[in-house]
Amino acid sequence: MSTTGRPLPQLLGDARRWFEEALLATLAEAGAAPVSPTQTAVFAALDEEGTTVSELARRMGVTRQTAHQAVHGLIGIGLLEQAPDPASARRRLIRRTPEGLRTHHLAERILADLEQTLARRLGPETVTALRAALEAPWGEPPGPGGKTC
Amino acid sequence: MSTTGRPLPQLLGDARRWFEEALLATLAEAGAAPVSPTQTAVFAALDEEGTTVSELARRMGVTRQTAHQAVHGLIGIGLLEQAPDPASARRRLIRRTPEGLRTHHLAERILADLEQTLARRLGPETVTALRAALEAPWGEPPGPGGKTC
DNA sequence: CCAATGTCAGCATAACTGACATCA
DNA sequence: CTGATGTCAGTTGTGCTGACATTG
Repeated sequence: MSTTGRPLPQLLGDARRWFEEALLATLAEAGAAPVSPTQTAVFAALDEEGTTVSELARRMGVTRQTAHQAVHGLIGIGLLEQAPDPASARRRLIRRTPEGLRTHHLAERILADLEQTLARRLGPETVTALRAALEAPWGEPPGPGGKTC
Repeated sequence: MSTTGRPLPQLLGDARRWFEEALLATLAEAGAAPVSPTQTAVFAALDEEGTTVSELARRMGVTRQTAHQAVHGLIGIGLLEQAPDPASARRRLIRRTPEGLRTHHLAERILADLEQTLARRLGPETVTALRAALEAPWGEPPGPGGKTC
């Protein structure tokens, strides 16, 4: 009973694309500025108080330069803004503009809708189980050490 | 009871990265030539009889040119080979070389191991539920039509 | 002639590394 | 001075569109 049906990474990628596609399409149809997947990740990494680019990069798991570029693009289309940090002159806090906040909330609503749509199609318990499995602590990916042998 | 904990696309992406990271690390440690995620997708789209590049592209959901490029790279490192199609001179069948076949089987084994590792960590039923949820027919991603309303 | 296939070339995007200025 | 931050530049990889030859 090998556990292999289709490779799990592929299934996970397809599922992610299902969400991304619907999110971007709905977002575009709502008149929001087109956002790249990376910029979506930026929004997911933001918080209410404002964050530095370096901190965003750490949360996103990319380099500062990459985060900087994505943030700069979002500033260019008016969804984010920079504000000086009162506590330190060398830091600049990244915050959402009012429009950025609206877009963010819209995106969250769309995602919640998608999840409910999925629940209708597959059954609520299936989606709940999916969430549970994905949110569980998977631990470190087994490196070259833990082997098949 | 909004269904939102963390955005599902992000969770799915993290899960996929967990697998990809471990797969590539183990593969690299086993001495296999470094393969890109796209090339992994090529292997997943292959079959035993041999396939044309165009057919691979359709299965992967990318353009012929992209598939061609990925295949060409794999040919260059000796994992794939081209063979003329006896049925049609303009088609060229893409097949795995013996080494490609070994690498493919190795990758499958690693993925199966990863899934079992996950089953040990999260419980078999969790992984089974994950698979079931991902393999279920999700249907079309709701486009701009199916809305919040 | 038309359609499908394989291929080559150029372009856009996104991530990275490298380098540098600023400030605690 | 050292370290962290923000920024600018260049480079690489990946996927795309465009174009063309070949073949059924």
